Amino acid sequence: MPELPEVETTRKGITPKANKQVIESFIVRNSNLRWPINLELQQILPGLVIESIQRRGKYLLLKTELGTLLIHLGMSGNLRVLPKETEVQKHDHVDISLENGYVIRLNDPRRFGSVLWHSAEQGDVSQHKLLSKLGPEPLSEAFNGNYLYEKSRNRKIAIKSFIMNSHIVVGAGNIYANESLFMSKIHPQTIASKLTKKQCQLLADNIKTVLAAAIEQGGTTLKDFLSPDGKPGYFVQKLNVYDQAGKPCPVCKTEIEKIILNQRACYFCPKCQTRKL
DNA sequence: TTTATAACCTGAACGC
DNA sequence: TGCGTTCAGGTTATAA
Repeated sequence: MPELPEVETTRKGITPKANKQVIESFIVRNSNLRWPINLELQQILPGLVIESIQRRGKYLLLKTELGTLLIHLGMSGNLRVLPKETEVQKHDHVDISLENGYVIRLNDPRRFGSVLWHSAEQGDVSQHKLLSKLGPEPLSEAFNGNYLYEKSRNRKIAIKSFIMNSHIVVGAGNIYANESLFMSKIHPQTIASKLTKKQCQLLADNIKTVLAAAIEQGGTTLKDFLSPDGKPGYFVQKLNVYDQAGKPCPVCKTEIEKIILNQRACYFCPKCQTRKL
């Protein structure tokens, strides 16, 4: 479910009711996520103030005086702010209950998500093992055509796999990787090092464009994504190739093809996106 | 060091 | 109706 725009939508959604609020309790119903949840948090968190709610890549960072809670939504996670008395549903694994009467509730059927703790004693959260090696934010100035060009030299993997690698750039999940390559007229199987500087420039610009547009519209609705206020995202109407196999390309009417590339579905127009090996 | 593959897990959709 | 198969938005650990 969540790619970067969905995580950003979640961050914006929970901020009004959760930021600067005091944590009353931390309830774990199922600690068995991607990594086990540290149950000591049930003693550590109560009484602490959520000082800020930030995002790094697809991680949500809830900062407190004693440390930062890192929350990743994985493939199927959903974080919502609900009145405390709201009935618990299946797969509601974690509650961060607040003194203001609301609860931040994590629901994650597949449990690929994670809730991790980085204590203040361990230094800045950016030094956390899972954050320290992340590439730049796609919407920052640090991510641009020159960066992409330099990074891709001598890399022999498919460009789609390359841009989906969070150590290169964060936030280009499967939907947006497919869409940005289509917009750039680059075949997803093109060897990364074969891209010209101009193509890298175009691709970087389009990754920014597609992510910014998706954030603007509240994320993509696929199956079950809802923002924390329960509204769906509306970006799905703008998808050109993702999940469009067999349908005509919006530009040239050629049938959109689907292949599997590194275990992930990959959609492209064989005419607009010419292959370069 | 780089790239490919397996793994984590549930549920929906589909074919028989 | 029910059973088996396939696939899904992500990311890491491990193997090659």
